[in-house]
Amino acid sequence: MKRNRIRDILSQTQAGGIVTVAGWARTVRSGKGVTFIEINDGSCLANIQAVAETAAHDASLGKISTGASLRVSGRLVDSPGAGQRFEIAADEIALIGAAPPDYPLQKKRHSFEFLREIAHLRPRTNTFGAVLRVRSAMAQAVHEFFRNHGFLYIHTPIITTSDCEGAGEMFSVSASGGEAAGTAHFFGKPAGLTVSGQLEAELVCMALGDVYTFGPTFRAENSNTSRHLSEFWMVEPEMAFAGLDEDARLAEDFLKHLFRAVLAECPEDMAFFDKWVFNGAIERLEKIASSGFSRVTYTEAVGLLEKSGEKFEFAPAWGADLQSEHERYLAERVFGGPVIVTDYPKDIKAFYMKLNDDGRTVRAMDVLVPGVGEIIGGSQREDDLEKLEGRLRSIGLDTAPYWWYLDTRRYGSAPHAGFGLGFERAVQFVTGMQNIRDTIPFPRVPRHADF
RNA sequence: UCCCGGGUAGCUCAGCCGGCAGAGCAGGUGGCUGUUAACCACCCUGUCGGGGGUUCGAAUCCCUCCCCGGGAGCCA
Repeated sequence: MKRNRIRDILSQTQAGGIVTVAGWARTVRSGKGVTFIEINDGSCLANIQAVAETAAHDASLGKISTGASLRVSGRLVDSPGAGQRFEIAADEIALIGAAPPDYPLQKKRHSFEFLREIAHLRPRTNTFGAVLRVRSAMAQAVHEFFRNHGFLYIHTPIITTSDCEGAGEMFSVSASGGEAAGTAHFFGKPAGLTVSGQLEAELVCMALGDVYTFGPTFRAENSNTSRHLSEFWMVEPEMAFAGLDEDARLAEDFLKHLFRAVLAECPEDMAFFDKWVFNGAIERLEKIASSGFSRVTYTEAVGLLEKSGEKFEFAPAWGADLQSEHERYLAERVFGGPVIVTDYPKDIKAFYMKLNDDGRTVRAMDVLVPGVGEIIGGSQREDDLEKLEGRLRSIGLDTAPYWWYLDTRRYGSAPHAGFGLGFERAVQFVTGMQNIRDTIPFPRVPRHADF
């Protein structure tokens, strides 16, 4: 079906010509003489208004209600009414799919909680259309950034038999039908869905230099919060011959690139979020895109928290993990923007992180942003075989299952570093959406995997 | 998983110190109008989350389970 996208029509400099649009009616206002139909086709936030002389059309015009799909052809003219620049003087209106009166989406505002229950229809709302357009722009920008920086895009496994990644509880994978159903383990040993592509990315990094993954990630944690999903998308770059400083710089440049890309490509959607979802969303992104991220070491951060005079539920103490309230205080009150906290005590971080010379901290970093908290976690990796084996043993892990991982330290080891970005958390930060479940079309969280 | 707050019409919510279940919006009908969250009039809409208990009587009080939201933990 030949059609003109509303986005293209509205970007024209002047009226004129015959256009055909196809989309869904957002609202219909009908009178004796004329009927106004606002159509949205998802190509942009704005609707286009079609005006029909009621008498000139058949009975199907009366069946066009909110939610119906239709096609309209007519002249694109300057609108005499306020509120829109162009409109379509409809010559032909074809109802394609009627929406009966029980169509759940009303013209007025719905709660996000309700929309989550009808996630199959919520892409048809202003907010979710905008979220999905921004999300798409950000995903494209991820690839654009790494391509521009010479990183190779690699695909790491979704199914894994290494339960040793330590990043969280795994979902198990087994055969449920066919001749394999009866076997104890389809893959010969227990298998699960990946909780991180990092370990495999490190392997390829030790050959191709600079690589990244961008794929689905699964955590079987019983987390019920506004910033956790059971299935989420993670971006994980890994750089060879690089340390924590380069890692932090990459993280900062990367985030700024994403923010600039959204500002440039989705100004209309961002204006919508700024007005209806989070006041100041645009200014916040512009400010961050043009200024440096703050940097502190963990030790300095704990010091800042201790002398802040702030009453925390949990008193900050060196050696303890930063609580959510501490992270929020740092990003929102102390630095008023993104802050990179580095060099955490080794006992509260993963085994693979590079030990500092002080013997008690590791080359780790967390990027904290206002409102969301931790958006990136990364580190320089331990590239010394003996130290890595020592770390594994000291936390009571057997080194044998890690033979392939340790081999990269055994043969031609090199310093390398990387991080993981929670893609939905980035979408959350950009749009100001409060709940991460509203940043992905069909969220998977404990008790919910519908649609 | 823990701590709070909730669950009443299709949606958003009021009613909650026990006494006839309500409003706005949506929907239907009619009217009116180059309208724009259109407007006006009328009409329709209920397992008051489920179960149990107290009571002459429970949406309202008690117990319990389920579900939702916010916060915490885990993390990205």
